[in-house]
Amino acid sequence: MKETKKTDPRILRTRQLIRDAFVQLLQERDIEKITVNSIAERATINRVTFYLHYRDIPDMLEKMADDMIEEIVQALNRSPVDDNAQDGGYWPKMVQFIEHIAEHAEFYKVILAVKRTPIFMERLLILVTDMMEENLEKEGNNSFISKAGIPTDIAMWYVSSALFGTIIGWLRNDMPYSPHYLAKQFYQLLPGKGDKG
Amino acid sequence: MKETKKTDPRILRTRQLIRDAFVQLLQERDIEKITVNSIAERATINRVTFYLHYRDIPDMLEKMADDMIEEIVQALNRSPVDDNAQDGGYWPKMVQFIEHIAEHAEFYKVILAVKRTPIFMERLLILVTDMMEENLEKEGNNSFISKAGIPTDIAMWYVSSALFGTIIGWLRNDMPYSPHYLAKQFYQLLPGKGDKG
DNA sequence: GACTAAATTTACAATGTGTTGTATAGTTGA
DNA sequence: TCAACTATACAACACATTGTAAATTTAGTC
Repeated sequence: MKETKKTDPRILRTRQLIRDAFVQLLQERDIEKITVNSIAERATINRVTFYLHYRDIPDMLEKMADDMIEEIVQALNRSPVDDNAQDGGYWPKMVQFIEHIAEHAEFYKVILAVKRTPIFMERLLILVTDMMEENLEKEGNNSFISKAGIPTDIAMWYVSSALFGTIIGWLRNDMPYSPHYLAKQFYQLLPGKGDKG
Repeated sequence: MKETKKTDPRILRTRQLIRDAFVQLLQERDIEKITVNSIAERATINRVTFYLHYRDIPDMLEKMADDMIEEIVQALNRSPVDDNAQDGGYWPKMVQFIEHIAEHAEFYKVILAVKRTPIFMERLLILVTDMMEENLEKEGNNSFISKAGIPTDIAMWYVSSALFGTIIGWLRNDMPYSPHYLAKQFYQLLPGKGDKG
């Protein structure tokens, strides 16, 4: 996945055309109705060209999901802010994450909110779970979850899906709050954060 | 949807066969790979018989989702327990809901956890949101969310997806906790429930 | 400017889809 | 009881999509 080296611009161009075409089509119809034919047509490439890049549509979705995760990881590693400074009731990595989503809102809205596309949902939930797990470990035995004796697995199912679902709801409603504000509200809703504020 | 009257038993039989076949197939392969052919074969009915009940596979999913919601609503209305008695940190309707899912675990596990089937996810999230909304309204201005000044929409995205995701995680791990216990833990994790216990 | 990789064009076999026409079993009412 | 109607089941066909295989043109790299 190290595409830092010079890739043939024709390949990048074609992949971008396919990706844009896919996002467009997914806004218009359900994913089962998206054919290789329609993608090629919309992307103004030959249908055979599609097969030069992807085995079939499921393969395309998988590779696009790989790219998506890769891009998020890069965005989170860019300008590594102090992740311990939980100023004002939220943490910087969270804001960065939500900001990245906001920057690619059209893409994320259609794959997560308008049409729940399983592969993307799956991959993103794993990433979000890792994020929340990392945060919980940092709190250690001082966390509310620890003190309340709630099984860690239950707590993880809870907080990661809460974050994921909050972002989806926010996207579905065309992001009526700033990433910063959303992160702050989310932080306050977290278990045990009630009295601390 | 009032199927209380006598429906031709052959229809019920055929629908049940189709439903079972679908669940089986979804355990084995991705939904895009499930054809009308394969369903008919597995259900030991003629392929055309399928079309007498459903227009195509998307239509089948939609109708199955309708049935699912209908069945949950019926289960929740059966033996109307006192919904105000929030004894021990959870509410009865929640337990009933989780118990219903446990009773049909094979079905729910495959459509929600093993394969995230959008139509079912969508419909169930709406139902779960209604449940949580009803509960929040009951708390009124005394709720933590009210007092903390968190926008209601954000709070709803948060709590409903938290419940939904918790149940999915629980199903995915083959229900390692009792419905009653899970409901209790979930209740404790809710915003502002930290100090009350 | 020559070499090479990418994209296009055309063609074709295979599969899944959904329709049409028809047969059989079950239900209803005179 | 019988005839008409309805519901269920079956066989065969037309159609679109898929996946792949050539040969050719286009564009980027060195």
